[in-house]
Amino acid sequence: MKKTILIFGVLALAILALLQLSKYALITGDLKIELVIGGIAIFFFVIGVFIQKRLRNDEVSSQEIDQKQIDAIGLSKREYEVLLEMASGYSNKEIAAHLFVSESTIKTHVSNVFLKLDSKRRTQAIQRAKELHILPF
Amino acid sequence: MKKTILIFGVLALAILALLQLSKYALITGDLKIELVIGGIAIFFFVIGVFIQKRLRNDEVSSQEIDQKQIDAIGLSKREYEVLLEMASGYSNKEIAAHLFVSESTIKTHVSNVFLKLDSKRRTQAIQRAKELHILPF
DNA sequence: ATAGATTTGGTACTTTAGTATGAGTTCATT
DNA sequence: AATGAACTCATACTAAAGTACCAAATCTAT
Repeated sequence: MKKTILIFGVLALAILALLQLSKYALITGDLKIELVIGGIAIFFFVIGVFIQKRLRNDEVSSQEIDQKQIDAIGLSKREYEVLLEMASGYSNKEIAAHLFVSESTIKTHVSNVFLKLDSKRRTQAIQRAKELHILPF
Repeated sequence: MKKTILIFGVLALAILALLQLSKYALITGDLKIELVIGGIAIFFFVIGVFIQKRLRNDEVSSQEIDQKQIDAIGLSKREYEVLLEMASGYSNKEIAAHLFVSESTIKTHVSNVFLKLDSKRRTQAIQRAKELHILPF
C-alpha cells in the first residue's frame, strides 16, 4: 500500500511538470500544437491502461497459489502432489500409476490430506483447498 | 467482434475531431491552454481505462457460467443442482437432505450427470464441468 | 550420527460411490 | 387426453474410497 501511495505521488508530480512544460513549450513556440496534444494524449492513455491493469492484477492475484498457506497447513510436497491429482479428477489407482507408487501409499497420503484440510471427502478437500488459495482456478 | 471494430472506428473519428477542435480552439483563443490540455488528458485517460477494462473482461468472462453450454450438454435443472452440490463437496446423503429427496434419487441424478459429462467419478465430472465453463471458480 | 519428519506399503475393515434395472409420479405440450 | 421428458425411489449389486494400525525405508537438519 505504501508502494501505491508513492507511485501516485510521483505520478502526480510528473503530470504537473508535464502540463507546465507543455504550456510553456506552446507559448514560446518551441513545439507544434499537434505534437504537444499527441504527447499528452499518449501519456494519459498509457497511465489509464496502467492503473486499470494494477486494479485488475489485484483481483486476479486472489486466484493464485499461496505457497505460504500450504506450509502453514503443513502439507508435505508429496501430499500436495496427490491433492493436485485428486483435483484433476483422477482415482487413487490412477494417481498411484502417475506417481509410480502403490495405491496403499496414495490412500495414506489422501487420508493425511483430509486430516490437514479438515475434510472427509476428496470433493470437500478440493473445495477447502480452493478457499485457501492453494489450488488453481 | 463486429462491435469491437465499430467502437474503435467511432473512437478514432472522435479522437481526430477532438484534436482538430482543440487545435483551433487554441489558435483562435477560445479556450485556455490549461483547459484544453486537461480535457485531452482526462479524455485519453478514460479511454485507456476503458480499453484495458475490455481486455480484462474478455479474460474474466471465461470464468463465468455458460448457460448455453448447460443446455447444449442436456443437463436438466435438477441434475445441475446436484452437480453444484457435488462441486461444493457434499456426499450423496447430504445432497439428498439439502434437496429433500432420497439418496437413491441423488444417485440416479449423479449417474446421469456422469453420462452427460462423459466422466466416471465426481471429481472428474467437476473438472470437466469447469472446463466447459458451467461451474464457477 | 541420530532424532524427527516424510514416504512408502501392507492388511483388514467400514463406508460411500457408482451401475443396472425397473417403475411410479409429475408436468408441460401438443 | 396422450406423449415424452423430468423427477422420483427402490433393490441388488460391484467398485472405489476411506479408516485404523502398523512398520520399514529414506531423507533432513542439528
